[in-house]
Amino acid sequence: MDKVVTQADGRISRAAVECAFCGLYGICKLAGLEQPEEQTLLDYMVSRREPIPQGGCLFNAGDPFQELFAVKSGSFKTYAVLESGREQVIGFHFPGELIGVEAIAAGRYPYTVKALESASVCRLELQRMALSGEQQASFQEQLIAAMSRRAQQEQWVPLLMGAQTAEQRIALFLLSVACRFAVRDLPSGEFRLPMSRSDIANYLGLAVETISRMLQRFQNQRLLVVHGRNLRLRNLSGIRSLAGIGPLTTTPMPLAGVE
Amino acid sequence: MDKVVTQADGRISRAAVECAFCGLYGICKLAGLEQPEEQTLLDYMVSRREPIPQGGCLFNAGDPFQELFAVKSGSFKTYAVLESGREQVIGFHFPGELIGVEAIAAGRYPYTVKALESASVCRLELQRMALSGEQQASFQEQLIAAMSRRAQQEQWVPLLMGAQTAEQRIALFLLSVACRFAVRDLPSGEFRLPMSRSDIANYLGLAVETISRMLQRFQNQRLLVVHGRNLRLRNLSGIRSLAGIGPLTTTPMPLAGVE
DNA sequence: CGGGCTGTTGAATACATTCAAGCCCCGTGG
DNA sequence: CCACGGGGCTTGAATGTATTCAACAGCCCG
Repeated sequence: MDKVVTQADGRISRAAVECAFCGLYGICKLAGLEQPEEQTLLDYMVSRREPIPQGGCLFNAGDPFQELFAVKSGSFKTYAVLESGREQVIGFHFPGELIGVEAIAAGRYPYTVKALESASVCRLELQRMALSGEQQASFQEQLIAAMSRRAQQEQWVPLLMGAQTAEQRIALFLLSVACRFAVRDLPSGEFRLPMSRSDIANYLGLAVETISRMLQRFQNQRLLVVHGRNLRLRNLSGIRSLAGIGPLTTTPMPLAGVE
Repeated sequence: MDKVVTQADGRISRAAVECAFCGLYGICKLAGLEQPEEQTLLDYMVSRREPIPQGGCLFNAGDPFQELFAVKSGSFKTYAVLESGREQVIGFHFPGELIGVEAIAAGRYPYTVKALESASVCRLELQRMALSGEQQASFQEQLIAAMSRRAQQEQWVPLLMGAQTAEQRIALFLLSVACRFAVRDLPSGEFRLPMSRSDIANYLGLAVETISRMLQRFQNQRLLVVHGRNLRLRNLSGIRSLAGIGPLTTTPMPLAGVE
């Protein structure tokens, strides 16, 4: 079941989501499959963009909203540069996940999005929605569903915030990542954390050193195996216990079946 | 400009949002105003529910999704009961804000919502959307916009999580509340925190005592005035500086004009 | 009046951060 | 080819901060 591509040197390849598990799938399907001969809709609304190199920006804070993105492969971080000059990581984005929904109403992207590794995205130009005529309704319905799923996913965040110890917080973070991979049918037992320790620290409000120490501790407790940014979760229910959410399920997202 | 209703004993009355600043307004307007003589749509889709007493539940975790809510007056907290038995506060909901969007796609509410004070809500039965025929498109458009605004608002949360000290975190929390009030045209310089200290502590991942101590410290620094749950912000840019986001704007939500 | 709940305050402990040093990997340039 | 240097990551010891434990004040409600 695990689709991990472990290479000779033990490194894990960049993940890419299957279209069937992408946040935009319902929309792609509408545009492409429902009208087999008429590919125009797909071409208008959903298109692939040229790959983005590591460190490349999808857009910057303040840019006018033009399109919604879904990560096809690779990963991103979103961050804001605060007036104080501090850079605050807002979140990470993995294959299949939507980027930019916050900008639909506001008309501007409120943060900057940077590729953590070479990555590719599908994009959806909402402006062209009007062109789709009668399909508009089902199109919008799909978008609403996608945004709702995204909101559901975001529930990990307050859970993370509620953690009282660094141990809890990091355990929860790992679980949230694994869960997000699992939902998209990506390998969730063994994967690569594409972001630096300092990105994680910034995101979680901890010191970089604490991340190192805790991962080390987890490894000593046989809960997981760390090789740089590569991670293998060995004892999921153990990690869950540390995270303070008890061995299984009843959590925001279906943690059941992660392994 | 401040609509604070300060009563004889110094207590601040329960806030209620004007319809024009409600998250469901676009939808209400569509349903009620665009077809002046036909109120049926409004009746079908948007309706007021009987007031909910303090401590009353809007719905429980696991309940099947039936409707979307918007807070009309009062306030709510959402929380999950983890397998470990611990109760984790997920968030708070103030007048004008939407409740339940996470459940649209999943079909079940993933958390429990409890009234922090006697409160009232407007509800929207999404199932009846199909009845609206040609208005469906603009209806969905409004819903998409509402969900986008909500996503934008949620950006406070990662900011809160990124805070490294209790001082920062609490300052950010106060700002986020003030900002959410301001957006709905509710008094944001002087208001009542409807939740207990322990709810705040749980939400922020801090100890109850820390909340007390910090509020006290802020008061000593003349940044604000605390009277139990009533709060008056005296030096907004001071609080912002403590929060680590610099004196003004460029933050997730238009902090400009909070005062 | 007593009990429970919420909130505050004080002292000891535990925890995460900070500061400092060193390692590893990798790309650069001698 | 190897030396150098930088970034990312780890590890150790000292500091500082938040938690914990405990006690108490205020308030609502029975």
